[in-house]
Amino acid sequence: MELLEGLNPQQRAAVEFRGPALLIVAGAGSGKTRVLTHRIAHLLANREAWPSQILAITFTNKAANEMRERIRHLVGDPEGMWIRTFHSACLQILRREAERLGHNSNFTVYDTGDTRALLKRLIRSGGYDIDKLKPQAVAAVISKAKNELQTADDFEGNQDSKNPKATAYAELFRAYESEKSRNNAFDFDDLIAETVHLFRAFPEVADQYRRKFRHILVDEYQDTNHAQYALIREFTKPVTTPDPKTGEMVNPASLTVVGDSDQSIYAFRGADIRNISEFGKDFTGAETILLEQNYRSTQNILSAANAVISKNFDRPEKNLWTESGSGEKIIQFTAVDERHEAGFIVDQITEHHANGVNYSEMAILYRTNALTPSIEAELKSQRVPYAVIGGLKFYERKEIKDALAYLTAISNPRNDEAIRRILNEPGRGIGEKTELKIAELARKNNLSFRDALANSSELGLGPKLTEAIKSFSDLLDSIEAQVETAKISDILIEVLVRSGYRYQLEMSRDPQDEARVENLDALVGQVVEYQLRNTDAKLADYLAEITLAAAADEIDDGSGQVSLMTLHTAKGLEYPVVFIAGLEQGTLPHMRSFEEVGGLAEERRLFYVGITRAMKVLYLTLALQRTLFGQMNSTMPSNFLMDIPADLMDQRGAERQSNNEVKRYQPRSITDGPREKKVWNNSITTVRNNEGLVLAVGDRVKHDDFGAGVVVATTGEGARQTAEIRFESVGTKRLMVRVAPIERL
DNA sequence: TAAGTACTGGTTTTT
DNA sequence: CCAGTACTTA
Repeated sequence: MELLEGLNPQQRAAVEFRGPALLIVAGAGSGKTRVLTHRIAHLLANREAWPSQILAITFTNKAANEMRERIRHLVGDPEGMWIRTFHSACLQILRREAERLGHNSNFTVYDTGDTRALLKRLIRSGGYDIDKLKPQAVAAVISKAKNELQTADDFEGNQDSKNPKATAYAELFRAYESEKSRNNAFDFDDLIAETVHLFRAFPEVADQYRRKFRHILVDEYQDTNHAQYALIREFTKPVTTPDPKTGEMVNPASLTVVGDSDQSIYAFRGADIRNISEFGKDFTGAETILLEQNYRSTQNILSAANAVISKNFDRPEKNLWTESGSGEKIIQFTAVDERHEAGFIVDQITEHHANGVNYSEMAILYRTNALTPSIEAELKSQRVPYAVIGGLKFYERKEIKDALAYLTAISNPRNDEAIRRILNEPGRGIGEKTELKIAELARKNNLSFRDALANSSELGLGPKLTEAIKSFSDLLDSIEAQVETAKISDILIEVLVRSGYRYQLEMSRDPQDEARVENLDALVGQVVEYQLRNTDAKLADYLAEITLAAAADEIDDGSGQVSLMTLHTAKGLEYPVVFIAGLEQGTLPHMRSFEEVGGLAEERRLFYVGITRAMKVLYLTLALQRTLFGQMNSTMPSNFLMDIPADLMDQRGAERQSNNEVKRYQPRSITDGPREKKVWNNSITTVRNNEGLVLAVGDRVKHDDFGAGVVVATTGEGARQTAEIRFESVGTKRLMVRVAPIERL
């Protein structure tokens, strides 16, 4: 059978496996997409499943589109098959079932900005000190709780009621939930968590989907969080009731997951590596198949990747190998500063291009978006076509958010947040005071802000103001009336023209506003295009799609541009020529990771992901001085570089003088400028503060670098306690309990 | 209410 | 460095 041709024995086994649960441990570049697509095609070709009985979950829309394309190529268009991200699959389910959760199907999906804005308002109105309770921090706490499937009630129950901060979080969580509900909105985390809650509260709804989806396939399983795990569990549980038509009880769906714990890089988003490591225990009858042959990279690149990742303890042994030759050496370039680094990168790109490498076959990767500007500037000045993927998004610009807020307000009139955003945009003379009066009217009469607007004549405001509010309200009314019939693009154009938003920008003398008008026109263009692709999409569908768009979705392989992106965004992609920039202590590994438990291990995985994106040529660059946030800093080369055997590398660039260690270690005091600025020097490693941790003989601990160990002796007390710990990997070490990067197991 | 100025603090990764 | 904000003034 031709679907099995050209596959190696492990890949073939993964395609042919039939059973309740299968874990495919797929090393980087081992052909997992190939296996997934062939497995699906195999099921379809053998008539074991209809397309509509398959649910395939991918990490990005781009990956979903690619998968669909490849299946189409193998067995024709799989119409009716769900190939989606977790979020978009849940979105579709919730749209259909929204009524059961007190929403209607036009609900809005809040992005992180919306969440933060709402929390900010709640923190203020709740009488909290905004300097002490930061919206971002509160959002992080709430998000974490939701990823653990906690409701506001559960969360409150888990807090110490005497701790004022904890009770503040609980109160804000509750207020946020109720406000969001009134606004007919869900946030990112809700999409998953609410679907799980829905399935648990309404087994008959869950059963519908359990009957429908006979085969569930999940890609990038190592990056699933608890809520996503619970969702998969719900899908694969036995049905609770017989089929209403046939009276049959169908078997649970079969589950296939693909992942690689070495590529788990989303712990900060709640990803739980145990989901993959415990898979065999979680799903009875589960089989595991390892894919270790790599088809992407040269041996040199793989050896470097293996060397780096092998420094992580606690990982299942796995070794990637390839039949392709050793290839070119990895080029390490040490630059004097970031301009020098950027200059080198762009020179090399130009050279490769002259040798026939297409620009779109090259990518520049980095840990943080802050590294973009220097590289971007150099690419611009050398006229190399490039695209920055992710980062400051088009949709985050003010004029775009305003335009989208108009659409949101029209699509979902219950969304107070959107309406308040555009209330005085363009300026209508309706300021903060008036806004508060209207909000108060809404609160008193239990109305939405939108309805309060319509009743605002009761407020006894001046004639000018009353008229301004009425005309705004009428504008929304009249456009809303067309929402069911008109095209999305026409609604957008009408909004921009009739609100006077576009006119205001056209008339402005601020040169920035010219660019804003262009951006709005670009938005209109995008909407027209969207409408062509999705002829019967509603306004709410469009709005949700753009909020759920991933950075990687922006990549256009045929664009002939060099791609710039973070290491996170690069996951799942491959390029013949890859540059990883900023290989310095504090940047990669990032300084924040020094304080987090397991932080270094995750940084190492991130570096591993970066290395394994490269097919033929890999560059690792660093700058001995880097200006970040207006501060020039001396840097140290990343410790990760030392993990790569020297014979794999070709070292180039600025010579390191034997005495410059001294120079680099010196912290510089900055006294010029209006105030003293904090100087951070990358060479100072932050220590962990294990306040309250007391170890006893026999305790098992885990050290960030040494791995698992057991306490064999302790001396001293409190902050001064030291412990002798016998590690499996490095023998016995004596450590200060308070500051060592350890945690008790 | 709007616009202009002075100051503050933050600086990871993202669906 | 930059964005967001608090405060001042027309």
